[in-house]
Amino acid sequence: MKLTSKGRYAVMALVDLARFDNISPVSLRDISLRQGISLDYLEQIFSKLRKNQIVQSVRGTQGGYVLNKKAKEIKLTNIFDAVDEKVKTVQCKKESKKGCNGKLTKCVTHNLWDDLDKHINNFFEQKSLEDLVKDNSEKRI
Amino acid sequence: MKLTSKGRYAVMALVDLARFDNISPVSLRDISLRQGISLDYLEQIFSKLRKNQIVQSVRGTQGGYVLNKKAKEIKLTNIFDAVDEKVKTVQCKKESKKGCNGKLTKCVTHNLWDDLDKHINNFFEQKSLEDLVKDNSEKRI
DNA sequence: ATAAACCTGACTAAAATAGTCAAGTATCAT
DNA sequence: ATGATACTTGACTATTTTAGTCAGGTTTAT
Repeated sequence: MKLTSKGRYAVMALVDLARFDNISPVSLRDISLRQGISLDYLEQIFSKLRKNQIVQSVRGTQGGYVLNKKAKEIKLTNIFDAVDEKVKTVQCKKESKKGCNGKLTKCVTHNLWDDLDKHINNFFEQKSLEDLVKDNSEKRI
Repeated sequence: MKLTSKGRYAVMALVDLARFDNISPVSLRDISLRQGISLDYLEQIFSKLRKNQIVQSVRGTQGGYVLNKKAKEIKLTNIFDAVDEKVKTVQCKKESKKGCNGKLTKCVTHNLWDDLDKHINNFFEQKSLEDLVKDNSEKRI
């Protein structure tokens, strides 16, 4: 099990954005430089974040992105959902009455993955962007 | 983020084993048939489980595998560790004092992944093989 | 007008995954 | 003893996912 860079970058970029977007829109170029993430890749990520109403874009010179909601209202769940960073556990065909892998019974671990899903998503639902920004600024000297 | 088949299969196979190994060693062939997992793949998985002292092998005719500890004492953590199903979150170079991606400061989300690690591992440490076997037999008719 | 910055889609190298395949070795039942 | 069963090991491979790159736009402040 692993977290991919896409999810990690999305969070890093949004924390960056949350810090600076009250002054003026933040350009991806700036985020790219500060966070060390490829500009082209950031564009892909922000395209998804925008489609999911997490950020708003401001076009033209001096343009960039701003958060679409308050940092407090953006949970990690929302971010991960937006960039398709999902907790995939059970690959069983849920549609089929026969259950997992065409077997007659549910695979013995079916419920386990459901529980795990809940457990992880619970964590993601607790944490907001604001929490992360605070965590980070506290540790600054 | 996802759970791979290897971890899923390992758990499925061990639950199967826990059910039947008090009668006699369980052959991989039987597990393969009951759980619908390729025999060759099971062999890879059990090789790792054996090296990590989770199961014992019994060679020869009527041979197979038995659990090396009581089902209660085998936690999911142990199983996932054995088959290299790890929760990978931070890919930052921990050795370097410079921290994540060669930046001067820790990447803003560094602590987040640490927390997530703990949260998930906490779940895995709670659940034992016995829990899974019980869960499953209760739901049988 | 022109440069900054967003926007889109197609493409690709590298890594991970989910196996397969081949060639053993050990041991029990007869 | 000998054959069948079942464990053991290591190499190989097709597919998928990841983590980007690349090329071409469009919008708008100045």
